[in-house]
Amino acid sequence: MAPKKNTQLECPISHALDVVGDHWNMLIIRDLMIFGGVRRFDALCDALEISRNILTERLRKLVEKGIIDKQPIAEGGRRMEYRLTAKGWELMPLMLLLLQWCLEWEEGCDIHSYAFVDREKGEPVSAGNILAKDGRKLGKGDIRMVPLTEEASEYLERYSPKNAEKKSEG
Amino acid sequence: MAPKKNTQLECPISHALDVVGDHWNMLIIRDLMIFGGVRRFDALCDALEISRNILTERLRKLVEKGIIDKQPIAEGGRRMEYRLTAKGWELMPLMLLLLQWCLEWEEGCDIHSYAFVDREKGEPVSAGNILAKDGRKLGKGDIRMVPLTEEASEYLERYSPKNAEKKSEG
DNA sequence: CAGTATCCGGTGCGATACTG
DNA sequence: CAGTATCGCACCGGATACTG
Repeated sequence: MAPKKNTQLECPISHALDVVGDHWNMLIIRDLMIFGGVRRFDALCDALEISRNILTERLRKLVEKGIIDKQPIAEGGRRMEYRLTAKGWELMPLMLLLLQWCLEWEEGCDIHSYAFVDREKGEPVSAGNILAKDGRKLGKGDIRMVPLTEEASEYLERYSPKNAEKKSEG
Repeated sequence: MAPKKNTQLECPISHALDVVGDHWNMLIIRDLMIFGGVRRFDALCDALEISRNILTERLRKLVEKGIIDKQPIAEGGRRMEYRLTAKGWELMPLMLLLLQWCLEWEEGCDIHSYAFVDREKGEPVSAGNILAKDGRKLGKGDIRMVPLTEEASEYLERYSPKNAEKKSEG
């Protein structure tokens, strides 16, 4: 059975996971993005070694979500191709981030099959930078999370370990 | 059946998806990260509405991968808690990115249950910035992908639409 | 509280065959 | 080439009961 997908707390991250939290979705987007070329049904089928029915379903949903577009290659032709939309392209920092994180932290994952470079200088780019409004680069410690709704506050309150510890210590 | 998980092309992104490409993993990490508090088994169970056996398995794998740590709360106690490791914390930019992407692009997802702000000034932070070596902020057009291995070049070659189009036009 | 054990239903996925 | 249709099974995930 599919996971429930709605947590107690309704939050954007859990929504984003409808796309990102799926292996095949991400691989399709990867090939549409980083190899910029794998845009045909059979090519994707071949490259990803994914079953045709599964690919069909994934593509349909991605189109539905506005992440990719499906169009005939030639005007009025029946040969189709898939391309990322603007919304889809906005996932590029995410891909870079995954790449970077994996290379940095996953042992035995020093797979340098490709890289992203600054077009102008040919030097590698860096993703995952968190910036303040004024452009300052921020570290983990410079960031604070704030609950904005009643619901979120309650969530924090209810599951905070402080409460549990107080109770057990009291 | 689980997806095959190894594509024709061995690449770090597909490795990262072992963690990121799973709904439950990400929600667990989310609660460990953004609410900083949901660190107990039963609390996670409750907050995420996840089955106990599923949670057990996910936690075990995340520990195995070095993303979270499991320790007794008190020295020698039997009450356990889970915390992100340094490697796990490095996924914070990813979470911010998901949040930001969803708010910006997913219609009907204007759920502002919480936010991340610059601790110093209280202003919202921005994720997804791609920087050049010298600190210049780069746009999509400023970035180029380069294949580094024979395998990647072949992949590009084989599935490039140019080839297909040449053939069909020739 | 922190799991483990068991059971069972639904479905994701791969494989294959077929269509225009 | 770009799918659709079908089939079968492994396995995921939810529910529940049990343990120390």
